[in-house]
Amino acid sequence: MIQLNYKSGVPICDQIVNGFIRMKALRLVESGEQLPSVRQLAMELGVNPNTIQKAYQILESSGIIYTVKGKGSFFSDDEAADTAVIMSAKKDFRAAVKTATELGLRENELIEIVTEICKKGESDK
Amino acid sequence: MIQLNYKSGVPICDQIVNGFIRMKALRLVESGEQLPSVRQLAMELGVNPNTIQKAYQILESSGIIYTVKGKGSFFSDDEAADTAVIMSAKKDFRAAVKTATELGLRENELIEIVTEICKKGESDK
Amino acid sequence: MIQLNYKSGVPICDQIVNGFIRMKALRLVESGEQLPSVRQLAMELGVNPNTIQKAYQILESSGIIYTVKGKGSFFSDDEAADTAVIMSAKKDFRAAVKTATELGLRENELIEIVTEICKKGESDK
Amino acid sequence: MIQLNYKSGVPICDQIVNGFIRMKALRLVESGEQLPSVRQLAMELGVNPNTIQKAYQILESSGIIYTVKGKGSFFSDDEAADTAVIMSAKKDFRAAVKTATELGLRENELIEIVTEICKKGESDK
DNA sequence: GTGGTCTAGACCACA
DNA sequence: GTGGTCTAGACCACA
Repeated sequence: MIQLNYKSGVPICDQIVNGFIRMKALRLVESGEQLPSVRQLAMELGVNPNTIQKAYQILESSGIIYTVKGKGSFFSDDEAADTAVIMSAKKDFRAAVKTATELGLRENELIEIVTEICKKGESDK
Repeated sequence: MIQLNYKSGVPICDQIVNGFIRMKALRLVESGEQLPSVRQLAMELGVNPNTIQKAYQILESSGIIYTVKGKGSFFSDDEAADTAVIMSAKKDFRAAVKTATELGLRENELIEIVTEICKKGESDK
Repeated sequence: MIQLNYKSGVPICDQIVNGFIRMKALRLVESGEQLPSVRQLAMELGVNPNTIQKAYQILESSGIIYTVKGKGSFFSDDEAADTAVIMSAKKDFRAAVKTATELGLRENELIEIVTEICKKGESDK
Repeated sequence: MIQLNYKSGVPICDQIVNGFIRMKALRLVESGEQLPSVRQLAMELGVNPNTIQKAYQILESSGIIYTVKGKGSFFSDDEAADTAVIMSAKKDFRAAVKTATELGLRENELIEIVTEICKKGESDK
């Protein structure tokens, strides 16, 4: 489900959080669907359970998932939360584009980088 | 010259590095121009000289400035410096694209944002 | 693992960097193998952790190792790492050639020395 | 006579010392020939007189030049000194070749680098 | 536990 | 004066 990249420099916890956000945004999961348990996912990914725990807490406080004590964690159907995440990502990306253009990168160079990375992401699947 | 933002979470050293890259990219400095001395800039910005030192060494290893022991640091004048600035900007932008895709933004959405902002930049001129 | 020479005049940090590059080049370490932690190596070598930290960051920016926050540093396994080692060696050798020519050694003298030593290395095998 | 390269990272004083050694080794100057005065060379090179002074002292203590108070500095006809410098340069270069081969560089790569840098030095004249 | 950043301050080489 | 290296030690984020 989630591919960790240890060499990317991105904290593992963030990668897990982003992974679930992406699955939801791309409709790879349905609202109400249950997430793996903290312990199970920790084993699958070979990661400390504390790291998964932290990721779930971040997801819950963002409204992306909700947790029922004793039952598990589930993707929420809170569209507002999903939208907020996407809007935030877009805002960050807009800022990055603005910075890049200010530093002298041109439209075609930016688009080239976008397609290059998106193609690469495709082939990784 | 350089404005530090302590609340941003961006390391001071990185802010200084980015500040000089920006100055170079925007042609606010001339090639060969001397940078403030490590100690002087440290005093001006109210940070430890070691932090400035580290920033200058990063800039030097990127080829954006060069240092003469006992004399000071200077903005590079060869084409390599411009290339270094562009490479740095591209690297940052690649990271931004990766983050955006991780959060579920699709290629066409990213390209849309790029063209939107670039067009706007055009019409501002 | 790494022998420091305080009298050589070579900065400690550089000696550490070169030591790991050497270990990688000589295949004394496996790809993916973990390096000692910053603190541990600092204790072993009797130097300040900051010095080790700097060395590790130089190695990382060269692509020879990669670092996972909270986990540790590891030797890179992709081809990029080997390339980085070669590049580093070439850079050092270029500097040596420059110094030699500055001191009046001529091209044919340098080549003679190169072949002499390489032949000797061959016959040692 | 002497070309300074501020970007090379080599201390100016060393570059001057090496420059005179090279001139002598390549027979561009004769034994007994007078060197420019400290003040004159300082002006020509746009360098602090203290730096020239230091370079001359190093050259004198190596036996490459000798100084007559009130008259000036002259290239000595001490062949032993010249030889010693060359031998030292060769020894350093041998060590560099050995290190390079140990790090995985092959004979043809080393020769390529030697010719590349020597050709470049030629065209700089 | 791991690495990352920063301050404070000493001491060195170089110009 | 300039930059370069290093120690000592605090404090942070991450696993």
